[in-house]
Amino acid sequence: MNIYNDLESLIKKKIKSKSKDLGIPIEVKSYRFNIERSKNPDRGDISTNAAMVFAKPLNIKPRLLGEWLTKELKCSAHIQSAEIAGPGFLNIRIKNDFWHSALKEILIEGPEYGKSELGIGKKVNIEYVSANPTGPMHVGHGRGAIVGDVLANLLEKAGFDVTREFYINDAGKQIDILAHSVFFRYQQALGKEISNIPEGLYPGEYLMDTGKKLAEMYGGKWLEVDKSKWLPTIKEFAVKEMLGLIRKDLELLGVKHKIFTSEKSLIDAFAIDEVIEYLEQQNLVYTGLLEEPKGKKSKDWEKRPQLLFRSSKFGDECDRPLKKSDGTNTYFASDIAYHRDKYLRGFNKMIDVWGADHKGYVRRMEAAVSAITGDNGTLEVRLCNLVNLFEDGEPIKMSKRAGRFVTLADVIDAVGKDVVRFIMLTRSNEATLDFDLSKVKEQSKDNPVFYVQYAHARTCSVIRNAAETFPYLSLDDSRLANADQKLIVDMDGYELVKLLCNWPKVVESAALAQEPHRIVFFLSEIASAFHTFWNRGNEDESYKFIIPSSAEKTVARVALARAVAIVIASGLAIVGVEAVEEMR
RNA sequence: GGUCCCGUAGCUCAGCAGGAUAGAGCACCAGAUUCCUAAUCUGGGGGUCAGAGGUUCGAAUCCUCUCGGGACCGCCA
Repeated sequence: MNIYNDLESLIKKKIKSKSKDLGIPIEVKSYRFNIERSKNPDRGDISTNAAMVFAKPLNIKPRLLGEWLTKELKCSAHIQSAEIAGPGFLNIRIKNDFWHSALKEILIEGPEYGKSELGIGKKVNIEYVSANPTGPMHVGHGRGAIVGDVLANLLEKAGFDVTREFYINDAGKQIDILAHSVFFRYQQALGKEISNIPEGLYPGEYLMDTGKKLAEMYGGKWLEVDKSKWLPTIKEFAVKEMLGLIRKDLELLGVKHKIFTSEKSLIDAFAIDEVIEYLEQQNLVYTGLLEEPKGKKSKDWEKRPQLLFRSSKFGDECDRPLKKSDGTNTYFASDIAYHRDKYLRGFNKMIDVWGADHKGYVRRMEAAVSAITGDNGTLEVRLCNLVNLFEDGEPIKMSKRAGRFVTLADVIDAVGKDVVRFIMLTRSNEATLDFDLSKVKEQSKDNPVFYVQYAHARTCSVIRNAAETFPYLSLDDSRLANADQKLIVDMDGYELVKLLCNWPKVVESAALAQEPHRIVFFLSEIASAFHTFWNRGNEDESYKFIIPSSAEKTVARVALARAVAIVIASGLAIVGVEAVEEMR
C-alpha cells in the first residue's frame, strides 16, 4: 500500500472522466503532477498540484477544476477532507482509519514494507568499483563501491532485477607497469641490492609480498631470461594477486559482485575486433585525423591518421579514437566491446558508477552505447566525487611518496564497516565529501550514524521494557498489528505514522533518481522524529511509550515504536548497515 | 581556446525531473532537564538562492549573458 500511488491513480481516473465529460480528450499519462507530503501540517496531510497541471489542457480555470476535484475526492473512503488553496493546490486530509491500517500493514509486512513494483520485470546491470587491479583500494574507490552497492540494493527494493558487475581492467599499459614493478620486487626478494625504485614503476610496498611469492614459486628461473619469457606469467600472477587484494577489501566493506568480467578475456575472444566490425557495418567508423585540442599546447603534437568512431553523430563534441596511431586498440574500444557484451547478455538498462575524474568520458560512452544497441539500450553514468579524510578537523594528507597512504582497509579498521558505508552516503554522490575519522567515533547526535542507530536501539529498548512491565503480554508483530491503534492518538502518534508512510515513496523516488543518499537523509529524519517523541515523554509522563497503568495503551504505543524500528531497519538494510538492538 | 559541473544562512550541505512563507545540521543567543538509555531537549535570531535579463499563472529549479570557483580536453585507464 502506497497512499501516494493510490491517490495518483484516483486523481488520474477522475481527470480522465472529466476530460470525457468536457469532450476534450487528453493523454493523462503524459502529464506529470506532484502528490507530496504537506510541508506545513496546517494544510493537511498531502497536497497536490493536479488541478493546476490539468487546467490548461482541459481549458478550464485551475480553481474551478480544483473545486470539482475536491468534491470528487471527498467521496473516497480514506479522505477526510479536501480543500482548495492558493492558486489551485489541493490540500487533502486522510482519515485516521487509514493511518490505523497503514500502521498495521507496516507490522505485518515487516522488512518487506517499502518494496515497490516500479522495476518489476526490468533487468538492470550495474557496474561499480572497477578499480585497476594494481593495488589495494583507496578511500575514493570505497565511495564508488558503496554508492554502487547501495544503488543496487535500492533498485532491488524497487523491484528491479539487478545484476552487480565488476570490470577487471587486466589489459593495457597499467598492467605492464604492474608486471615490471612486481618483477623488480621479485629480483629484490632474490637478494638483488636495491637503492631506489626505478622511475615509472609502482613504488608501493604491498608488491614486495607478491615478489616474494614469485621467488618462492620459481626461484631464480626468470632472472636471466628474456623479458618476453617472464612477462606473460608475471602479469597473470600479479593481476591475480592484486585482484585478491581488492576482493578482500570489498569483503571488508560487505560488497559482493555477481559477475567479474575480464578485459583481457574479451580481447582474447576477439570481442573488440567484432565490435569494430559491427560499427564498420553501421558506417560509424573511419580513418581520419583529429584536431589538436585548443589551448592545451603540447610540443610533440602531430596529426596522425587513426581509426575513429563517429561519436559526434550521437551528441559528442568530436569523434573519438578506437585505435592508437600505432594500430593498437584504445581503452575506449575495449570499453565499447564490454558494453556490447553486456547488451548481448540481455541488459538494455546499464548503469556505471565512475569516479568524477572520468566525467569527460561519459558522453562518448553514452554515444557508443546508443550505437552498439541500435538505440535499444541505455547507459546511465553516476559519478562519485572525491573523499577528503580528516582527523580532528585536520585534513589527512595522503601522499604515496611520503608513505602516508591511507587505504580503504585502514579506514574500515579505524571506524568499522557500517560507519564507512553510512558516511559515504551523507552527501549526494556528485558532491565532495569530508570524512572526519574522529567525529564518527563520537557517541553523540553530531554523529549521524550513531543518531540513527540509537533511534533503532531505543525502539528495541521500549519493547524490552514493555515486556518486563507486562510479562504476561505477547508483543510479537502479529499481536502488535492487532493493537487498538486509536490509543496512540493522545500522544500524537499519527504524526509518526504519517512520516513512516513516506517510506515507499522515498524508495521509489530515490530509485528513479538513482540517488541512494536520499535513503540516509530519510533515515535521519525518522530518527530525529522518533527522538523528539521520546523526549516528550520526559516532559510529560502521558507521552511515554510505556504506560504501566494501561496494558492496552502500552501495546498500541509499542506497536508504533516497532513500526519505526521496521522502517529504520529496512532503510539500514539498503545501506548495508546493521540495525543494532542495544548501544550500552 | 573548448566542453561540462558548481555558486543556497557565519560554516557544511539538502531542496524530490517549476509550485504555496526556501529547509536541516553545526555555530550563536535564551531557556529546560534526578531520565521508558539525557549518549540531551525546546525556542529564537540569521537568506536579494552569485548578478542581470528572459520563458509563465508561478523560477533556487528551465533559457541567455556576466562574474567567481573547479574538472576534463589525441596515441593513460
